[in-house]
Amino acid sequence: MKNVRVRIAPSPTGYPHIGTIYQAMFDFVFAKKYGGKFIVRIEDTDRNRFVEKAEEIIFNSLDWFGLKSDENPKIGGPYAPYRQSERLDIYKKYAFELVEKGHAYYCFCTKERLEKMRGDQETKKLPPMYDKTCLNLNKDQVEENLKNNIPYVIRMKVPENRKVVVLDTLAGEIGFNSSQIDHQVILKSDGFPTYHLAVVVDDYLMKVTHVFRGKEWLPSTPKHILLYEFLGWEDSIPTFIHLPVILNADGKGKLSKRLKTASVDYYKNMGFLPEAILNYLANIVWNHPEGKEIYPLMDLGLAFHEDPFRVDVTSSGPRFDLTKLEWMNGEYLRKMDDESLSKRLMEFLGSKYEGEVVKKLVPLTKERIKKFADFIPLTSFIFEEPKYDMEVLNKVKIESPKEILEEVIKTLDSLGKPWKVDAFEKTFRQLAEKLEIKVGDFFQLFRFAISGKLVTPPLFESIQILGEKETIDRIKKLVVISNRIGGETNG
RNA sequence: GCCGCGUUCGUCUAGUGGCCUAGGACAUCGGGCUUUCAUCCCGAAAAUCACGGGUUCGACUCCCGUACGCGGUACCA
Repeated sequence: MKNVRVRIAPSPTGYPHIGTIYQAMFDFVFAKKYGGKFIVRIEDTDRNRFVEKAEEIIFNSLDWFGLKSDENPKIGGPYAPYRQSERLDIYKKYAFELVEKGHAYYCFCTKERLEKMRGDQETKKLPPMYDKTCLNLNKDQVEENLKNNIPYVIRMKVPENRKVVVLDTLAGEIGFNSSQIDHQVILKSDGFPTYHLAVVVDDYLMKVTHVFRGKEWLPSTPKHILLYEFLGWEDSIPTFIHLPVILNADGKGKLSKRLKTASVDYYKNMGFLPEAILNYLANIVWNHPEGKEIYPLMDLGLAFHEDPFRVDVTSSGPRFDLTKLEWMNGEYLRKMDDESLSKRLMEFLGSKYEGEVVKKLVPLTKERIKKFADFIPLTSFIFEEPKYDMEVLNKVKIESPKEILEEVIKTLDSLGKPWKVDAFEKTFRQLAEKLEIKVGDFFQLFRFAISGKLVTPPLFESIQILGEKETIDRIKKLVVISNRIGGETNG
Protein backbone atom coordinates (compact mmCIF):
# COMPACT_ATOMS: atom_id res chain seq x y z
CA MET A 1 0.00 0.00 0.00
CA LYS A 2 1.40 3.35 -1.02
CA ASN A 3 1.29 6.85 0.44
CA VAL A 4 -0.84 5.82 3.35
CA ARG A 5 -2.04 8.82 5.31
CA VAL A 6 -4.31 8.50 8.30
CA ARG A 7 -5.47 10.99 10.83
CA ILE A 8 -7.09 11.47 14.12
CA ALA A 9 -9.10 14.62 14.67
CA PRO A 10 -9.80 15.11 18.36
CA SER A 11 -11.78 18.03 19.69
CA PRO A 12 -10.15 19.97 22.49
CA THR A 13 -13.03 19.65 24.93
CA GLY A 14 -11.26 18.09 27.90
CA TYR A 15 -9.35 14.98 28.70
CA PRO A 16 -9.20 12.68 25.72
CA HIS A 17 -11.78 9.95 25.65
CA ILE A 18 -10.50 6.41 25.71
CA GLY A 19 -12.30 6.00 22.38
CA THR A 20 -9.97 8.59 20.88
CA ILE A 21 -6.98 6.53 21.93
CA TYR A 22 -8.63 3.41 20.55
CA GLN A 23 -9.00 5.11 17.20
CA ALA A 24 -5.51 6.60 17.32
CA MET A 25 -4.12 3.15 17.99
CA PHE A 26 -5.55 1.84 14.73
CA ASP A 27 -4.26 4.86 12.84
CA PHE A 28 -0.83 4.57 14.34
CA VAL A 29 -0.38 0.85 13.73
CA PHE A 30 -1.79 1.13 10.24
CA ALA A 31 0.51 3.99 9.29
CA LYS A 32 3.50 2.23 10.82
CA LYS A 33 2.77 -1.04 9.07
CA TYR A 34 2.55 0.55 5.64
CA GLY A 35 5.20 3.21 6.11
CA GLY A 36 2.58 5.95 5.98
CA LYS A 37 1.97 9.11 7.94
CA PHE A 38 -0.12 9.55 11.04
CA ILE A 39 -1.58 13.01 11.38
CA VAL A 40 -3.15 14.72 14.35
CA ARG A 41 -5.51 17.49 13.41
CA ILE A 42 -7.19 19.53 16.09
CA GLU A 43 -10.89 19.89 15.48
CA ASP A 44 -11.60 23.05 17.41
CA THR A 45 -14.64 24.23 15.51
CA ASP A 46 -17.03 24.17 18.43
CA ARG A 47 -16.30 27.36 20.32
CA ASN A 48 -18.82 26.56 23.04
CA ARG A 49 -17.15 23.37 24.13
CA PHE A 50 -13.62 24.60 23.63
CA VAL A 51 -11.33 24.04 26.61
CA GLU A 52 -8.15 26.06 26.77
CA LYS A 53 -5.63 23.45 27.93
CA ALA A 54 -7.26 20.48 26.26
CA GLU A 55 -5.00 20.43 23.25
CA GLU A 56 -1.91 20.14 25.42
CA ILE A 57 -3.53 17.36 27.41
CA ILE A 58 -4.40 15.50 24.22
CA PHE A 59 -0.79 15.57 23.09
CA ASN A 60 0.46 14.52 26.49
CA SER A 61 -1.90 11.59 26.43
CA LEU A 62 -0.89 10.50 22.96
CA ASP A 63 2.74 10.73 24.06
CA TRP A 64 1.98 8.68 27.13
CA PHE A 65 0.59 5.94 24.93
CA GLY A 66 3.53 6.26 22.59
CA LEU A 67 1.25 7.10 19.67
CA LYS A 68 3.63 9.43 17.92
CA SER A 69 2.31 11.47 15.04
CA ASP A 70 4.21 12.60 11.96
CA GLU A 71 2.26 15.78 11.34
CA ASN A 72 0.41 17.87 13.89
CA PRO A 73 -0.10 21.49 14.92
CA LYS A 74 2.95 21.45 17.16
CA ILE A 75 5.52 20.16 14.69
CA GLY A 76 3.70 21.23 11.56
CA GLY A 77 3.88 19.38 8.27
CA PRO A 78 3.36 19.82 4.53
CA TYR A 79 -0.34 20.62 4.89
CA ALA A 80 -0.28 23.03 7.80
CA PRO A 81 -2.04 24.51 9.61
CA TYR A 82 -3.35 21.47 11.48
CA ARG A 83 -5.72 23.39 13.70
CA GLN A 84 -9.10 23.94 12.11
CA SER A 85 -9.59 27.31 13.73
CA GLU A 86 -6.60 28.45 11.67
CA ARG A 87 -8.11 27.20 8.44
CA LEU A 88 -11.32 29.19 8.45
CA ASP A 89 -10.65 30.90 5.13
CA ILE A 90 -10.20 27.56 3.45
CA TYR A 91 -13.58 26.26 4.61
CA LYS A 92 -15.28 29.50 3.67
CA LYS A 93 -13.84 29.36 0.21
CA TYR A 94 -15.27 25.91 -0.38
CA ALA A 95 -18.57 26.73 1.28
CA PHE A 96 -19.10 29.64 -1.08
CA GLU A 97 -17.90 27.57 -3.99
CA LEU A 98 -20.67 25.12 -3.16
CA VAL A 99 -23.20 27.93 -3.05
CA GLU A 100 -22.07 29.11 -6.44
CA LYS A 101 -22.32 25.62 -7.89
CA GLY A 102 -25.83 25.35 -6.51
CA HIS A 103 -24.97 22.63 -4.01
CA ALA A 104 -25.44 24.81 -0.98
CA TYR A 105 -27.47 27.81 0.04
CA TYR A 106 -27.80 30.60 2.56
CA CYS A 107 -30.16 30.00 5.42
CA PHE A 108 -31.39 32.82 7.64
CA CYS A 109 -33.64 30.79 9.91
CA THR A 110 -33.34 31.66 13.56
CA LYS A 111 -32.56 29.14 16.26
CA GLU A 112 -36.01 29.70 17.70
CA ARG A 113 -37.74 28.92 14.44
CA LEU A 114 -35.70 25.77 13.97
CA GLU A 115 -36.47 24.63 17.47
CA LYS A 116 -40.16 25.16 16.98
CA MET A 117 -40.01 23.38 13.65
CA ARG A 118 -38.36 20.37 15.23
CA GLY A 119 -40.88 20.39 18.06
CA ASP A 120 -43.73 20.30 15.57
CA GLN A 121 -42.10 17.52 13.61
CA GLU A 122 -41.69 15.51 16.76
CA THR A 123 -45.35 15.82 17.74
CA LYS A 124 -46.34 14.83 14.22
CA LYS A 125 -43.92 11.89 14.47
CA LEU A 126 -42.03 13.09 11.47
CA PRO A 127 -38.28 12.74 11.14
CA PRO A 128 -36.70 15.95 12.39
CA MET A 129 -35.18 17.63 9.37
CA TYR A 130 -34.72 21.11 8.08
CA ASP A 131 -37.85 22.11 6.20
CA LYS A 132 -35.92 23.81 3.39
CA THR A 133 -37.58 27.18 3.89
CA CYS A 134 -34.51 29.13 2.79
CA LEU A 135 -33.90 26.90 -0.18
CA ASN A 136 -36.68 28.78 -1.92
CA LEU A 137 -35.29 32.23 -1.25
CA ASN A 138 -34.58 34.02 -4.50
CA LYS A 139 -31.38 35.87 -5.24
CA ASP A 140 -32.79 39.27 -4.35
CA GLN A 141 -34.07 38.15 -0.98
CA VAL A 142 -30.69 36.66 -0.18
CA GLU A 143 -28.93 39.86 -1.24
CA GLU A 144 -31.33 41.90 0.83
CA ASN A 145 -30.78 39.79 3.94
CA LEU A 146 -27.04 39.88 3.52
CA LYS A 147 -27.14 43.65 3.10
CA ASN A 148 -29.11 43.94 6.32
CA ASN A 149 -26.53 41.83 8.12
CA ILE A 150 -28.97 39.14 9.07
CA PRO A 151 -26.98 36.24 10.48
CA TYR A 152 -26.84 33.26 8.18
CA VAL A 153 -25.53 29.76 7.90
CA ILE A 154 -24.78 27.77 4.80
CA ARG A 155 -26.52 24.47 4.34
CA MET A 156 -25.77 21.75 1.89
CA LYS A 157 -28.45 21.11 -0.71
CA VAL A 158 -29.17 17.41 -0.86
CA PRO A 159 -30.72 16.06 -4.05
CA GLU A 160 -34.07 14.31 -3.75
CA ASN A 161 -34.46 10.59 -3.92
CA ARG A 162 -31.03 9.53 -4.86
CA LYS A 163 -29.26 6.45 -3.62
CA VAL A 164 -26.02 7.33 -1.91
CA VAL A 165 -23.75 4.39 -1.40
CA VAL A 166 -21.24 4.29 1.40
CA LEU A 167 -18.51 1.75 1.09
CA ASP A 168 -17.32 0.71 4.50
CA THR A 169 -14.47 -1.73 4.86
CA LEU A 170 -16.18 -3.52 7.72
CA ALA A 171 -19.86 -3.36 6.86
CA GLY A 172 -19.59 -3.43 3.08
CA GLU A 173 -21.86 -1.39 0.83
CA ILE A 174 -24.53 0.54 2.64
CA GLY A 175 -27.19 2.36 0.72
CA PHE A 176 -28.90 5.52 1.94
CA ASN A 177 -31.79 7.33 0.37
CA SER A 178 -30.80 10.95 -0.05
CA SER A 179 -34.29 12.13 0.83
CA GLN A 180 -33.53 11.10 4.36
CA ILE A 181 -30.38 13.14 4.52
CA ASP A 182 -30.82 16.46 6.24
CA HIS A 183 -29.78 19.72 4.63
CA GLN A 184 -26.95 19.90 7.07
CA VAL A 185 -25.39 23.19 8.09
CA ILE A 186 -21.85 23.23 6.76
CA LEU A 187 -20.85 26.75 7.74
CA LYS A 188 -22.09 28.17 11.02
CA SER A 189 -23.11 31.75 11.64
CA ASP A 190 -19.89 32.37 13.53
CA GLY A 191 -17.96 31.58 10.35
CA PHE A 192 -16.73 28.24 11.63
CA PRO A 193 -17.42 25.12 9.59
CA THR A 194 -19.28 22.18 11.04
CA TYR A 195 -17.53 18.85 11.27
CA HIS A 196 -19.04 17.69 7.99
CA LEU A 197 -17.49 20.36 5.81
CA ALA A 198 -14.27 20.48 7.77
CA VAL A 199 -13.50 16.75 7.58
CA VAL A 200 -14.15 16.53 3.91
CA VAL A 201 -12.08 19.58 3.06
CA ASP A 202 -9.23 18.68 5.37
CA ASP A 203 -9.10 15.01 4.52
CA TYR A 204 -8.99 15.95 0.86
CA LEU A 205 -6.40 18.68 1.24
CA MET A 206 -4.29 16.60 3.58
CA LYS A 207 -4.48 13.65 1.23
CA VAL A 208 -5.90 11.30 3.80
CA THR A 209 -6.23 7.82 2.35
CA HIS A 210 -7.92 5.85 5.14
CA VAL A 211 -10.37 7.03 7.72
CA PHE A 212 -10.58 5.02 10.93
CA ARG A 213 -13.40 6.37 13.06
CA GLY A 214 -16.18 5.15 15.29
CA LYS A 215 -19.30 3.60 13.84
CA GLU A 216 -21.33 6.49 15.18
CA TRP A 217 -20.13 8.31 12.08
CA LEU A 218 -21.63 5.83 9.67
CA PRO A 219 -24.99 7.65 9.41
CA SER A 220 -23.33 10.92 8.46
CA THR A 221 -20.97 9.42 5.95
CA PRO A 222 -23.44 9.83 3.05
CA LYS A 223 -23.33 13.57 3.72
CA HIS A 224 -19.60 13.44 3.34
CA ILE A 225 -19.81 11.39 0.16
CA LEU A 226 -22.18 13.97 -1.28
CA LEU A 227 -19.80 16.77 -0.34
CA TYR A 228 -16.93 14.99 -2.08
CA GLU A 229 -19.07 14.74 -5.17
CA PHE A 230 -20.22 18.37 -5.04
CA LEU A 231 -16.63 19.49 -4.79
CA GLY A 232 -15.60 17.24 -7.65
CA TRP A 233 -13.40 15.13 -5.45
CA GLU A 234 -15.14 11.80 -5.88
CA ASP A 235 -11.90 10.17 -6.97
CA SER A 236 -10.31 11.09 -3.67
CA ILE A 237 -12.85 9.63 -1.29
CA PRO A 238 -10.85 7.88 1.41
CA THR A 239 -11.39 4.30 2.46
CA PHE A 240 -13.67 4.21 5.49
CA ILE A 241 -13.18 1.84 8.36
CA HIS A 242 -15.96 2.43 10.86
CA LEU A 243 -14.78 0.83 14.05
CA PRO A 244 -17.25 -0.70 16.53
CA VAL A 245 -18.23 1.71 19.27
CA ILE A 246 -17.02 0.80 22.74
CA LEU A 247 -19.95 0.43 25.12
CA ASN A 248 -20.26 1.02 28.84
CA ALA A 249 -19.63 -1.91 31.15
CA ASP A 250 -23.39 -2.54 31.43
CA GLY A 251 -23.80 -2.47 27.67
CA LYS A 252 -26.25 0.41 27.87
CA GLY A 253 -24.92 3.11 25.64
CA LYS A 254 -21.50 4.05 24.41
CA LEU A 255 -18.70 4.68 26.85
CA SER A 256 -19.82 8.09 27.95
CA LYS A 257 -17.62 11.00 28.74
CA ARG A 258 -19.50 11.40 32.01
CA LEU A 259 -18.02 8.16 33.26
CA LYS A 260 -14.64 8.44 34.89
CA THR A 261 -13.52 5.25 33.19
CA ALA A 262 -13.95 6.91 29.79
CA SER A 263 -11.18 9.39 30.36
CA VAL A 264 -7.49 8.59 30.00
CA ASP A 265 -6.57 10.51 33.14
CA TYR A 266 -8.41 7.89 35.16
CA TYR A 267 -6.03 5.22 33.91
CA LYS A 268 -3.06 7.45 34.48
CA ASN A 269 -4.15 8.14 38.04
CA MET A 270 -4.83 4.51 38.79
CA GLY A 271 -1.42 3.53 37.54
CA PHE A 272 -2.30 1.45 34.52
CA LEU A 273 0.38 0.88 31.94
CA PRO A 274 -0.37 2.51 28.59
CA GLU A 275 0.84 -0.57 26.70
CA ALA A 276 -1.58 -2.75 28.67
CA ILE A 277 -4.47 -0.42 27.92
CA LEU A 278 -3.65 -0.49 24.23
CA ASN A 279 -3.39 -4.26 24.32
CA TYR A 280 -6.79 -4.44 25.98
CA LEU A 281 -8.34 -2.06 23.49
CA ALA A 282 -7.00 -4.12 20.61
CA ASN A 283 -8.12 -7.33 22.23
CA ILE A 284 -11.78 -6.42 22.61
CA VAL A 285 -12.31 -5.96 18.91
CA TRP A 286 -9.70 -8.20 17.42
CA ASN A 287 -8.29 -11.61 18.17
CA HIS A 288 -4.72 -12.53 17.59
CA PRO A 289 -4.25 -15.19 14.88
CA GLU A 290 -2.19 -17.27 17.31
CA GLY A 291 -4.81 -16.92 19.99
CA LYS A 292 -2.60 -14.72 22.14
CA GLU A 293 -4.16 -12.33 24.59
CA ILE A 294 -0.96 -10.52 25.47
CA TYR A 295 0.95 -9.17 22.51
CA PRO A 296 2.88 -6.08 21.47
CA LEU A 297 1.04 -3.20 19.86
CA MET A 298 2.41 -3.76 16.39
CA ASP A 299 0.86 -7.23 16.28
CA LEU A 300 -2.40 -5.39 15.66
CA GLY A 301 -0.99 -4.85 12.18
CA LEU A 302 -1.92 -8.48 11.55
CA ALA A 303 -5.51 -7.30 11.42
CA PHE A 304 -4.88 -5.48 8.14
CA HIS A 305 -4.91 -7.32 4.85
CA GLU A 306 -4.29 -6.12 1.32
CA ASP A 307 -5.84 -7.29 -1.94
CA PRO A 308 -8.60 -7.03 -1.24
CA PHE A 309 -8.25 -4.58 1.58
CA ARG A 310 -9.73 -6.03 4.73
CA VAL A 311 -9.58 -5.24 8.42
CA ASP A 312 -10.23 -8.07 10.86
CA VAL A 313 -12.21 -6.48 13.64
CA THR A 314 -15.46 -7.54 15.23
CA SER A 315 -18.66 -6.00 14.02
CA SER A 316 -20.50 -5.59 17.30
CA GLY A 317 -19.67 -3.08 19.98
CA PRO A 318 -17.78 -4.54 22.93
CA ARG A 319 -18.35 -3.48 26.51
CA PHE A 320 -15.51 -1.97 28.39
CA ASP A 321 -14.61 -4.49 31.10
CA LEU A 322 -12.35 -2.98 33.72
CA THR A 323 -11.82 -6.37 35.37
CA LYS A 324 -10.17 -7.84 32.35
CA LEU A 325 -8.07 -4.72 31.85
CA GLU A 326 -6.85 -5.07 35.42
CA TRP A 327 -5.92 -8.67 34.82
CA MET A 328 -4.06 -7.72 31.69
CA ASN A 329 -2.27 -4.87 33.42
CA GLY A 330 -1.22 -7.30 36.16
CA GLU A 331 0.18 -9.61 33.51
CA TYR A 332 2.27 -6.77 32.12
CA LEU A 333 3.48 -5.84 35.58
CA ARG A 334 4.60 -9.37 36.34
CA LYS A 335 6.36 -9.73 33.02
CA MET A 336 8.50 -6.67 33.69
CA ASP A 337 11.88 -6.95 35.32
CA ASP A 338 12.21 -5.44 38.78
CA GLU A 339 14.36 -2.56 37.69
CA SER A 340 12.10 -1.15 35.01
CA LEU A 341 9.11 -1.82 37.20
CA SER A 342 10.70 0.18 40.03
CA LYS A 343 11.43 3.01 37.68
CA ARG A 344 7.89 3.19 36.40
CA LEU A 345 6.45 2.78 39.85
CA MET A 346 8.56 5.66 41.12
CA GLU A 347 7.33 7.83 38.29
CA PHE A 348 3.83 7.05 39.40
CA LEU A 349 4.38 7.51 43.13
CA GLY A 350 6.37 10.71 42.92
CA SER A 351 9.24 12.04 44.98
CA LYS A 352 7.59 11.72 48.37
CA TYR A 353 8.43 8.03 48.23
CA GLU A 354 11.97 6.95 48.91
CA GLY A 355 13.35 5.26 45.81
CA GLU A 356 15.50 2.73 47.64
CA VAL A 357 12.61 1.49 49.75
CA VAL A 358 10.31 1.26 46.76
CA LYS A 359 12.95 -0.72 44.92
CA LYS A 360 13.14 -3.24 47.75
CA LEU A 361 9.36 -3.54 47.84
CA VAL A 362 8.96 -4.22 44.15
CA PRO A 363 9.82 -7.94 44.21
CA LEU A 364 7.51 -8.36 47.18
CA THR A 365 4.57 -6.61 45.58
CA LYS A 366 4.72 -7.18 41.85
CA GLU A 367 2.63 -10.33 42.10
CA ARG A 368 0.17 -8.67 44.40
CA ILE A 369 -0.84 -5.57 42.50
CA LYS A 370 -2.85 -5.13 39.35
CA LYS A 371 -2.03 -1.47 38.92
CA PHE A 372 0.33 0.97 40.59
CA ALA A 373 -2.36 2.50 42.79
CA ASP A 374 -2.70 -0.88 44.53
CA PHE A 375 0.85 -0.50 45.78
CA ILE A 376 -0.07 2.32 48.14
CA PRO A 377 -2.49 0.57 50.52
CA LEU A 378 -0.50 -2.67 50.30
CA THR A 379 2.69 -1.08 51.56
CA SER A 380 1.44 1.91 53.57
CA PHE A 381 2.58 0.25 56.82
CA ILE A 382 6.17 0.48 55.65
CA PHE A 383 5.98 4.22 55.22
CA GLU A 384 3.83 5.14 58.17
CA GLU A 385 2.97 3.94 61.69
CA PRO A 386 0.27 1.29 61.65
CA LYS A 387 -3.06 1.95 63.27
CA TYR A 388 -4.17 -0.99 65.36
CA ASP A 389 -7.80 -1.96 65.16
CA MET A 390 -8.62 -4.48 67.91
CA GLU A 391 -11.56 -5.76 65.89
CA VAL A 392 -9.04 -6.92 63.34
CA LEU A 393 -6.81 -8.44 66.00
CA ASN A 394 -9.78 -10.45 67.24
CA LYS A 395 -9.83 -12.27 63.94
CA VAL A 396 -6.48 -13.81 64.79
CA LYS A 397 -7.14 -17.10 66.50
CA ILE A 398 -4.82 -16.63 69.45
CA GLU A 399 -6.00 -16.68 73.06
CA SER A 400 -3.60 -14.27 74.72
CA PRO A 401 -1.78 -12.21 72.13
CA LYS A 402 -0.07 -10.02 74.70
CA GLU A 403 1.88 -12.89 76.24
CA ILE A 404 2.82 -14.25 72.86
CA LEU A 405 4.05 -10.86 71.71
CA GLU A 406 6.16 -10.53 74.81
CA GLU A 407 7.74 -13.84 73.93
CA VAL A 408 8.35 -12.53 70.43
CA ILE A 409 10.11 -9.45 71.74
CA LYS A 410 12.31 -11.58 73.96
CA THR A 411 13.26 -13.80 71.06
CA LEU A 412 13.86 -10.82 68.82
CA ASP A 413 16.19 -9.24 71.36
CA SER A 414 18.25 -12.38 71.57
CA LEU A 415 18.46 -12.80 67.80
CA GLY A 416 21.75 -12.01 66.12
CA LYS A 417 21.69 -8.88 64.00
CA PRO A 418 21.29 -8.19 61.17
CA TRP A 419 18.27 -10.45 60.91
CA LYS A 420 18.41 -12.95 58.12
CA VAL A 421 15.19 -14.20 56.53
CA ASP A 422 16.02 -17.90 56.75
CA ALA A 423 17.23 -17.93 60.33
CA PHE A 424 14.39 -15.63 61.25
CA GLU A 425 11.74 -17.96 59.93
CA LYS A 426 13.34 -21.02 61.54
CA THR A 427 13.54 -19.35 64.92
CA PHE A 428 9.92 -18.32 64.93
CA ARG A 429 8.63 -21.63 63.68
CA GLN A 430 10.35 -23.18 66.64
CA LEU A 431 8.91 -20.57 68.95
CA ALA A 432 5.40 -21.26 67.69
CA GLU A 433 5.92 -24.94 68.31
CA LYS A 434 7.22 -24.28 71.81
CA LEU A 435 4.22 -22.09 72.61
CA GLU A 436 1.91 -24.68 71.10
CA ILE A 437 0.20 -22.37 68.64
CA LYS A 438 -0.44 -22.96 64.97
CA VAL A 439 2.34 -21.48 62.89
CA GLY A 440 -0.16 -19.75 60.63
CA ASP A 441 -1.97 -18.07 63.50
CA PHE A 442 1.29 -17.10 65.08
CA PHE A 443 2.54 -15.40 61.96
CA GLN A 444 -0.76 -13.62 61.55
CA LEU A 445 -0.35 -12.10 64.98
CA PHE A 446 3.19 -11.11 64.12
CA ARG A 447 1.95 -9.61 60.86
CA PHE A 448 -0.69 -7.63 62.66
CA ALA A 449 1.87 -6.33 65.14
CA ILE A 450 4.10 -4.83 62.51
CA SER A 451 1.44 -3.66 60.07
CA GLY A 452 -1.94 -3.48 61.74
CA LYS A 453 -3.16 -5.65 58.88
CA LEU A 454 -3.90 -9.26 58.14
CA VAL A 455 -2.83 -9.01 54.54
CA THR A 456 0.65 -7.82 53.67
CA PRO A 457 3.56 -8.75 51.46
CA PRO A 458 5.67 -11.64 52.82
CA LEU A 459 6.29 -11.10 56.52
CA PHE A 460 10.01 -11.61 56.97
CA GLU A 461 11.00 -9.68 53.90
CA SER A 462 8.76 -6.84 55.02
CA ILE A 463 10.41 -6.89 58.44
CA GLN A 464 13.79 -6.71 56.82
CA ILE A 465 12.78 -3.56 55.02
CA LEU A 466 11.25 -2.15 58.16
CA GLY A 467 14.46 -2.69 60.14
CA GLU A 468 15.21 -4.25 63.50
CA LYS A 469 14.49 -1.27 65.69
CA GLU A 470 11.23 -0.26 64.05
CA THR A 471 9.97 -3.83 64.19
CA ILE A 472 10.61 -4.21 67.90
CA ASP A 473 9.18 -0.77 68.62
CA ARG A 474 5.96 -1.62 66.85
CA ILE A 475 5.50 -4.88 68.68
CA LYS A 476 6.18 -3.16 71.97
CA LYS A 477 3.68 -0.52 71.12
CA LEU A 478 1.03 -3.11 70.45
CA VAL A 479 1.77 -4.76 73.77
CA VAL A 480 1.22 -1.46 75.52
CA ILE A 481 -2.05 -0.90 73.71
CA SER A 482 -3.22 -4.41 74.55
CA ASN A 483 -2.37 -3.72 78.18
CA ARG A 484 -4.37 -0.54 78.19
CA ILE A 485 -7.50 -2.29 77.09
CA GLY A 486 -6.93 -5.01 79.66
CA GLY A 487 -5.25 -7.52 77.48
CA GLU A 488 -8.64 -9.07 76.86
CA THR A 489 -8.51 -8.84 73.14
CA ASN A 490 -9.99 -12.17 72.35
CA GLY A 491 -13.53 -12.10 73.61
C1' G B 1 -41.03 7.69 14.95
C1' C B 2 -37.51 7.32 10.88
C1' C B 3 -32.66 5.58 8.96
C1' G B 4 -28.30 2.48 9.69
C1' C B 5 -25.64 -1.41 12.12
C1' G B 6 -25.51 -5.60 15.11
C1' U B 7 -27.07 -10.42 18.08
C1' U B 8 -22.14 -17.43 20.12
C1' C B 9 -20.94 -18.92 28.00
C1' G B 10 -21.95 -13.15 33.06
C1' U B 11 -17.87 -10.37 29.88
C1' C B 12 -14.23 -10.28 25.44
C1' U B 13 -13.99 -13.59 21.63
C1' A B 14 -12.87 -18.53 18.07
C1' G B 15 -15.89 -20.33 14.32
C1' U B 16 -16.59 -18.38 6.52
C1' G B 17 -21.76 -25.54 5.22
C1' G B 18 -19.88 -31.40 7.66
C1' C B 19 -13.55 -31.04 12.07
C1' C B 20 -18.96 -28.11 16.97
C1' U B 21 -21.82 -33.54 21.67
C1' A B 22 -19.31 -25.08 20.06
C1' G B 23 -12.79 -23.80 21.47
C1' G B 24 -9.87 -19.97 24.33
C1' A B 25 -9.38 -15.77 27.83
C1' C B 26 -11.40 -12.78 32.04
C1' A B 27 -14.67 -13.30 36.01
C1' U B 28 -16.92 -17.24 39.30
C1' C B 29 -16.52 -21.87 42.12
C1' G B 30 -13.47 -26.17 43.88
C1' G B 31 -8.50 -28.25 44.70
C1' G B 32 -2.95 -28.09 45.05
C1' C B 33 1.29 -24.99 46.63
C1' U B 34 1.67 -21.63 50.90
C1' U B 35 3.18 -17.60 57.22
C1' U B 36 -1.53 -13.84 55.10
C1' C B 37 -2.81 -12.06 50.39
C1' A B 38 -1.28 -12.88 45.71
C1' U B 39 1.42 -15.47 41.90
C1' C B 40 1.70 -20.35 39.86
C1' C B 41 -0.50 -25.32 38.70
C1' C B 42 -4.90 -28.61 38.25
C1' G B 43 -10.16 -29.01 37.79
C1' A B 44 -15.50 -27.57 37.51
C1' A B 45 -19.63 -24.92 36.21
C1' A B 46 -21.15 -21.69 32.40
C1' A B 47 -23.84 -20.44 25.32
C1' U B 48 -30.94 -25.18 23.30
C1' C B 49 -25.04 -20.32 18.77
C1' A B 50 -31.76 -14.21 20.10
C1' C B 51 -36.42 -16.32 17.98
C1' G B 52 -39.35 -18.18 13.66
C1' G B 53 -39.30 -19.68 8.79
C1' G B 54 -36.74 -21.21 4.47
C1' U B 55 -32.24 -23.12 1.12
C1' U B 56 -29.36 -27.78 1.65
C1' C B 57 -28.21 -34.70 2.30
C1' G B 58 -26.39 -31.40 6.25
C1' A B 59 -26.55 -24.62 9.09
C1' C B 60 -23.64 -21.21 14.47
C1' U B 61 -22.19 -20.62 9.48
C1' C B 62 -26.36 -18.81 3.37
C1' C B 63 -31.53 -16.16 2.58
C1' C B 64 -36.14 -13.85 4.61
C1' G B 65 -38.98 -12.14 8.71
C1' U B 66 -39.59 -10.93 13.99
C1' A B 67 -37.68 -9.49 18.60
C1' C B 68 -34.08 -7.15 21.24
C1' G B 69 -29.71 -4.03 21.57
C1' C B 70 -26.60 -0.18 19.88
C1' G B 71 -25.69 4.08 16.80
C1' G B 72 -27.58 8.42 14.20
C1' U B 73 -31.41 11.83 13.64
C1' A B 74 -27.84 19.76 16.26
C1' C B 75 -25.32 26.43 13.86
C1' C B 76 -21.57 18.91 18.94
C1' A B 77 -17.87 16.18 17.30
